[in-house]
Amino acid sequence: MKYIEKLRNSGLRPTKQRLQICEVLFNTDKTFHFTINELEQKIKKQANNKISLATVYNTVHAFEKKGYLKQIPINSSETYFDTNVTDHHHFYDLKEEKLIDLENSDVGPINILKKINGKKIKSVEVLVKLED
Amino acid sequence: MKYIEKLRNSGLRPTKQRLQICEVLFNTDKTFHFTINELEQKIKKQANNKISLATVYNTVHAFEKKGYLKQIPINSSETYFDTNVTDHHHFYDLKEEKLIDLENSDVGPINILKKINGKKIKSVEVLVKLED
DNA sequence: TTTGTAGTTTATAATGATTCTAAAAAAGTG
DNA sequence: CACTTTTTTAGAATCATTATAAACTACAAA
Ligand SMILES: [Mn+2]
Ligand SMILES: [Mn+2]
Ligand SMILES: [Zn+2]
Ligand SMILES: [Zn+2]
Repeated sequence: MKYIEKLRNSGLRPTKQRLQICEVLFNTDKTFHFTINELEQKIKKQANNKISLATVYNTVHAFEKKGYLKQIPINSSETYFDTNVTDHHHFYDLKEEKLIDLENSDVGPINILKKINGKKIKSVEVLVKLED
Repeated sequence: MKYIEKLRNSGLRPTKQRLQICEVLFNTDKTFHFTINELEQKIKKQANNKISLATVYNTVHAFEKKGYLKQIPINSSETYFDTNVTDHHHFYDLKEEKLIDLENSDVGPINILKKINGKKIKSVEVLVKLED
């Protein structure tokens, strides 16, 4: 298994559940944007066994803390996560409730001129809302 | 009262509660970023009577629907609203959990090059996260 | 004014995503 | 194997938000 090392190196034991979630999340080139419930659905399909909801939450939070996932700020009833942990921009399709990555070249450099005393910029992200 | 007309024109009856919330929200030049609970606190201070939590929710949602308030996408346990309903950008101070408006001139024009078939851009907003 | 009606407020209950709990299971160590 | 630590899990708890339904209010027609 290719994720065993990754987990071990992060101080996470490579359990059956975590490896299975790794497969769902990371075994693709494409960025995966998801809610906890969407992830749960995908796990159910991709395997016969089911992982308890608490474990899905635990794992997603553990992966987020280790830097393998990030939360995307969207006003939705559910929290969105992203397998692309780089600083990047999004389309948000309001009807489909789906996120789509934007390349930095699709947006161009953003130069924040205003400064706040004693504060550093941690991230700069653009959210482009789409309607029909 | 200066808000009676505004409410009537929107098809909202100018009730005591709504007028009081208008005073708190709009009786200032400054943009006001708030959560429902922060608004409730401010109402309590600014007047003797208290408005029920359900009415605060109802009113904020009514004002949002009429275009007097907008929701700001932030991953927080509470939803943030903004009296500045124009398309604009924000600092988000992660420690203080406070939003700060950015002028468009502080960010510069953003040109989204990517297009999605059949979708129109509704808004383009930048969120700049600040840390110490 | 009085009366009728639709709109509004309110306390309270319900909902639903997320977090907590604590016991059982699994992993790591030697 | 024996032992410790971590993880999983079902279910309970939490908490922001929404729904409910009864009382109240704005408003205008009679
Ligand atoms: Mn969804
Ligand atoms: Mn706050
Ligand atoms: Zn993304
Ligand atoms: Zn603002």
